[in-house]
Amino acid sequence: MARARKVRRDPAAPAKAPRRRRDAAVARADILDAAARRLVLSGSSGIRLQEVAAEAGVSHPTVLHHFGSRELLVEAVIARALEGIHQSLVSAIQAASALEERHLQAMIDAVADALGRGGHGRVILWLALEGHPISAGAGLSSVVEAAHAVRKASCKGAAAPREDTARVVVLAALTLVASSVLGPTIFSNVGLGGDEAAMARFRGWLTRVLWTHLDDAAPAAP
Amino acid sequence: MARARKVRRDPAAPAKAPRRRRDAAVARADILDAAARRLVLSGSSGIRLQEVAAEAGVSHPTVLHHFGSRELLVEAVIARALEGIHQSLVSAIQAASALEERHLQAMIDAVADALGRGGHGRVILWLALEGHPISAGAGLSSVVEAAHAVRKASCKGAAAPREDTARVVVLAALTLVASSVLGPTIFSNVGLGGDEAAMARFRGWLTRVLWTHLDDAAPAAP
DNA sequence: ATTACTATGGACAAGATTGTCGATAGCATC
DNA sequence: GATGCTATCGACAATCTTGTCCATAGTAAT
Repeated sequence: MARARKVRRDPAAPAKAPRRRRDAAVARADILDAAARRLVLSGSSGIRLQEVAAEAGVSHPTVLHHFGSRELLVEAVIARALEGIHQSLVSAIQAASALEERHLQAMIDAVADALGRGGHGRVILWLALEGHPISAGAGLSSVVEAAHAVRKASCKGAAAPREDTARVVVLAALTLVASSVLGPTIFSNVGLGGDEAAMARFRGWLTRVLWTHLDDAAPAAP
Repeated sequence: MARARKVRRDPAAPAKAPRRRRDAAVARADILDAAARRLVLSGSSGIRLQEVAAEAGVSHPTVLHHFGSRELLVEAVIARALEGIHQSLVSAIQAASALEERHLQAMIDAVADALGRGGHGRVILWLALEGHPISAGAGLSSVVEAAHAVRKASCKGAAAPREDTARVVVLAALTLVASSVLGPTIFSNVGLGGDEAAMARFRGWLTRVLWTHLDDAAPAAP
């Protein structure tokens, strides 16, 4: 009975790569990096252990060893991605402190870049579509507070209600997130050209529209 | 050899439901309906033959019989969904012919409703994220043309370049599509309330912003 | 009734995917 | 060098998913 399995190395084996042993933390980070790329590309439901493992340079049981299950890996990579998105957006926004048009322009460009680079916009939409709660959006509330405080202290529609500022922020957020995913398609579709320059011009135009509104904002009808 | 398999009915079988035979066109439609629901919910990559078959009330070989392969089923359901989205948006837009603010308001509300009902906004974003070409957006070009023609004929920024009108349309499109998916999340996040009434108020605000811009549109700096 | 056509589903096959188990290999410490 | 810890991986198992094959069951025409 059964001691048949002999795991001795086959001498004709094709030159096994020597087993590389990382520190556990490093291995986890490498695996999370690979999983994050899959998250951007295919969403959380598109994460496959085999692919993640291959991209991280390990075997798939190693991934399970470090994360316990696919589900826990997905949770971990989503949590890290949301944290990264939050950091990225905060630093992109807080670079513009004063309320001048060029600062608004810089902020919008920085946010658009943050959403584009690293596929943060894609991740936000993947997660929203897949039904995951998106806690990173909580940062928007602080953005609204900061923007409204500066607005009241300045002469730019100081009488406008907080709701108006919130809506300006929401409009910018929705536009930039959507633009990061279907910007090129839509832009080239209406004859604006789908390249980065066209999107930059659109952001400049958006900045002027929002800036003008911040000026005008007389508390109009409901 | 091998004629062993005898498919004779087991007399103890649990009350087989009588086999129901649809017309081929009806069966295809039923299956496409089920697949379309899966498309809205999980995207094209989330379509499973078993689930679609069960939801359509057939077995999965029947689905393959009518569509040949999963890939062809996915192509068919995407094509039908894009066609439906196109029709839905066209009828929502062409209801507003003249250029008055209440017409713009009605148009924006109708488009938002079309994107929300039936999950058209979700489908657009699923397909964009999954990398499928979205031909339905081609309708935007005609929207731009129509809007710009009306604009030139009226007194609303008649001197504005076509680019400006195109950007207004793009801004509305991006905002409404994004709003259909992550509207509730974002709105409640900034304290505007995530219910339908809040989103309706936002659309009213958006209408005024766009309308004001259409007035102001002096051809400003780049 | 008989025949022809085809929509339908049960059983099976092949591959993909997640998860388990045990052996091995790298590294630190003694 | 010997020992202990554990990161790593090969092999296997269980389940899911797609696709094939074929017998069966409706339906219409003869």
